[in-house]
Amino acid sequence: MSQLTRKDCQTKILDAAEAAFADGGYSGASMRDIVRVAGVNLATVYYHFGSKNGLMEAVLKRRLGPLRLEHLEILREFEREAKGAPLTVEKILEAMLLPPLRLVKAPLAKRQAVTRLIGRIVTEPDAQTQAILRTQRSEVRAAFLQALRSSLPKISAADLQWRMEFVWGALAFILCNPRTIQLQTRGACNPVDAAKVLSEMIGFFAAGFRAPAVHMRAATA
Amino acid sequence: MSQLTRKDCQTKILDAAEAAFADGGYSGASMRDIVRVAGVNLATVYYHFGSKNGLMEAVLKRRLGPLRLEHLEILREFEREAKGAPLTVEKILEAMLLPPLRLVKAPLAKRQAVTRLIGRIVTEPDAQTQAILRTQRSEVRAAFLQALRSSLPKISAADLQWRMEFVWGALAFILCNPRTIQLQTRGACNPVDAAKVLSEMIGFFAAGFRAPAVHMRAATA
DNA sequence: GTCTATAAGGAGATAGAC
DNA sequence: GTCTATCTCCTTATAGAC
Repeated sequence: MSQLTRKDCQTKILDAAEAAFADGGYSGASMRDIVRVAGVNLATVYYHFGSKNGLMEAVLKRRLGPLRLEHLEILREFEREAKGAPLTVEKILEAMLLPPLRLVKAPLAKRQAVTRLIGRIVTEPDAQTQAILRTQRSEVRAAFLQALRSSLPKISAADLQWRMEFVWGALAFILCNPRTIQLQTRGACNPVDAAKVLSEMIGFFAAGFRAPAVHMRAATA
Repeated sequence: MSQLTRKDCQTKILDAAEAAFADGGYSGASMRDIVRVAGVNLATVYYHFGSKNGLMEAVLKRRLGPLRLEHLEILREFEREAKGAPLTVEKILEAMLLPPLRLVKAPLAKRQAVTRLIGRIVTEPDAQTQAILRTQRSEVRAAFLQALRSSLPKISAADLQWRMEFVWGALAFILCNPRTIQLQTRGACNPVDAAKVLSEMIGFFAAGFRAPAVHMRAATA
């Protein structure tokens, strides 16, 4: 490994770890599998990341950090274009969906790992993983909630939050096991076709968001 | 354990295994943790279930079997009530959501395990787990797809399948980490309130299903 | 059918040479 | 910074007494 720079070495480890965590979850991935794929020595990982937990944290932050920035950036950009007018639900949905769906276009080898990792970690009940996820995502959630409130002032904040959860949930599900969805629908749905997923989701969920709220009480939360 | 019947003993093991698999996934659960919670000897599990894989299979089938029957039964019942007329999308959604949401009402201790297990296994990419899931669920998917086609003849089968995936995905997400959702929404959304989840989801997704399809081509799949 | 004891190997992590 | 070797513990699974 002496011909690799420090950063290259870390990248190789993170790539291998990402794939391993996506495949087997935290417990299912072993450090020895990871170093074999990365082509580095076991002790190197501990030198760079301290522990398996530290490695998991680095893997998550490498993806969630940029994703968070992209989400905030695309929302700001759409709001600039709208010149002070509230965004349409379609635009808000596009801003929610585009950054994660862009990951689907990553080079073939890494594509599945990235998207499946995201789909998988939302279901990991491990306290530390959930804490990372919460801190990395809460700002994004708040920004989108605010955009939705401006766009749909008649719907209560609680209802909007429910509906936003449904969108994140459906998205995670689609990203997580694309192959299973393809098999179960006998090829009718191909989650790797990002443009198709985008248009299907926007059409479907925009109508949902516009549905009258279940009860119109003003929300406090 | 000699004072327990064979079935009671298996039930205790399955309950403990269900909770362990829900918490840590397949790899994260250890046989030793499971027998400690179940209060049985390690060898007993191997006697009854053969292997860790066999135990996982038994855990899944104990829940997915009845769930499958309930889904098919409630759909048939609604169709009987409709006397040959196509079901409304609201009724179809109710039939999709009620059986899983009924699990939320299970005794407190088991509640979280059951629902989180279901949320979790859909993201386990392990081939065997996915195979069990597919065979257990394909019949249910087909039945609901047919009901949707009758109800919404103008929407292509491919679009209906996409939309059905969105519903299953959102449901799995809600069931999987209720606590995280409660924290992230600062208490605005409480996934344990099954009646609330039901009305929110029906209102939201019924409008989505009725949205005009992205393109109206006749579907072959 | 249920137990004890143990096999056989994999796990995370580290010490210390270079 | 990178390697080898190893420590210690835990894993699934089974053999065999009772």
